[in-house]
Amino acid sequence: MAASASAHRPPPPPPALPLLPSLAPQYHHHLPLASLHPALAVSVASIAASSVAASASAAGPAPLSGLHFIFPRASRTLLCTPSFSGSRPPSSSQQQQQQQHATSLHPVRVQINAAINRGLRFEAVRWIAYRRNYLSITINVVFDIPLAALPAPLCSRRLTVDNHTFSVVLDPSSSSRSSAAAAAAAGEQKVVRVKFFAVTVVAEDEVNGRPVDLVQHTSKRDHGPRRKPVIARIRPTLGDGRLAAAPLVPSTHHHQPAQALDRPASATAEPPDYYYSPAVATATSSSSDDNGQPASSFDPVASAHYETTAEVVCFERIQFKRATANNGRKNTAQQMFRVVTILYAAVDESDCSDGGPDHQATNGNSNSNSGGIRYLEIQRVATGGIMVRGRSPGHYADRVGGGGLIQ
DNA sequence: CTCGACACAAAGTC
DNA sequence: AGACTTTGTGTCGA
Repeated sequence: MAASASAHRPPPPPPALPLLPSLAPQYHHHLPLASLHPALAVSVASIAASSVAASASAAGPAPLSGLHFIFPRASRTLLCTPSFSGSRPPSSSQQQQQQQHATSLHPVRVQINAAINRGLRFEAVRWIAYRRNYLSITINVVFDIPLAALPAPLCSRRLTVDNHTFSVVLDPSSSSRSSAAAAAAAGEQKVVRVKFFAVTVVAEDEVNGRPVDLVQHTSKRDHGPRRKPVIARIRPTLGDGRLAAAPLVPSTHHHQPAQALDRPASATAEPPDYYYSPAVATATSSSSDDNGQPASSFDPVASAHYETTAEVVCFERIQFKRATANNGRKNTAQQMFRVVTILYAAVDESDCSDGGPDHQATNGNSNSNSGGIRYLEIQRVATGGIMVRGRSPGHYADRVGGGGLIQ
């Protein structure tokens, strides 16, 4: 216990590591949520009401296209220690106070907002992608901090995630989410401090969950390298305390297993004791240069360490590596893929040496725990099924609707 | 039938 | 206006 009580000093920014610019996710700094793509500004509740197009919502006009991620699944309980007022990270004396208060860990509600803003069309009853066309996936993450973890009296000063020290519960003995939360509440589990958060995108077969490769192109497309999407560092925003009010009901035209709709155990508490704060972007980027010189090598893990930390990450030029099976065939089962966005908490490898084999990043980056960092999955959200066509739109034009692509 | 590669063209950007 | 870039997609061979 109290492993997270150690003084939390944000690590100094490591030296910049050049990335292949077009493979690096794009980061959006200092963007209020209202200025984002409408798809991002739609709450989970309204998304669940209509995943096809968020109709009249407070977020503004419905996007012309855009597939939202509406099936959240929590993997681990995220906790935070009480924060101390101020807009800066805690001083050493404050860290001592935090140590004293470290026994009071509070569950944090997590919401991943993600949408595919390009590369899909909705045809008849399902989303359709073309293997060779680009997808653009935009992500941000919102945390709700319990009031009990906030400074008292609550001042009007804007708080950010930097005001808090986050920890994650290690659960080496069981993969059960609910039991993990219960054990954490009982103080029986090891709690590890989070160094930073990161997201990635993966894809899988909708039915059996088997991984489906995604690739990310550079602007040179066929003439540049193709890589798996990286694990991209992200800085969550503070939410408005209303996450629990969003009923995560399945949309009417999806047949999702109820298990995929599991909610974080910490989100079952009564909602009113969560802090309200406008989710205003306060990214602490050290660079906004997305067009640097190409690097001679590419290390997705290192990129998670060295990339700037922004509150909105956009994965551009993503493609499915293969198409779904049996597209358009009669009397055969139509295979469907889904895209999954995963939020990781990055922790010191040494802190979780007994953490078990499941504490690996699962986007296929085999060295996800190298460099002393291990990525623990906190939560993931998935789209509904997507049919991925492998041939040109013209090939399908006279079968099930017209070809072409809505953007 | 899928997939990678090459090629062409439309649309966007400078 | 023209050159260049980006992206969609037609086609072909493995």
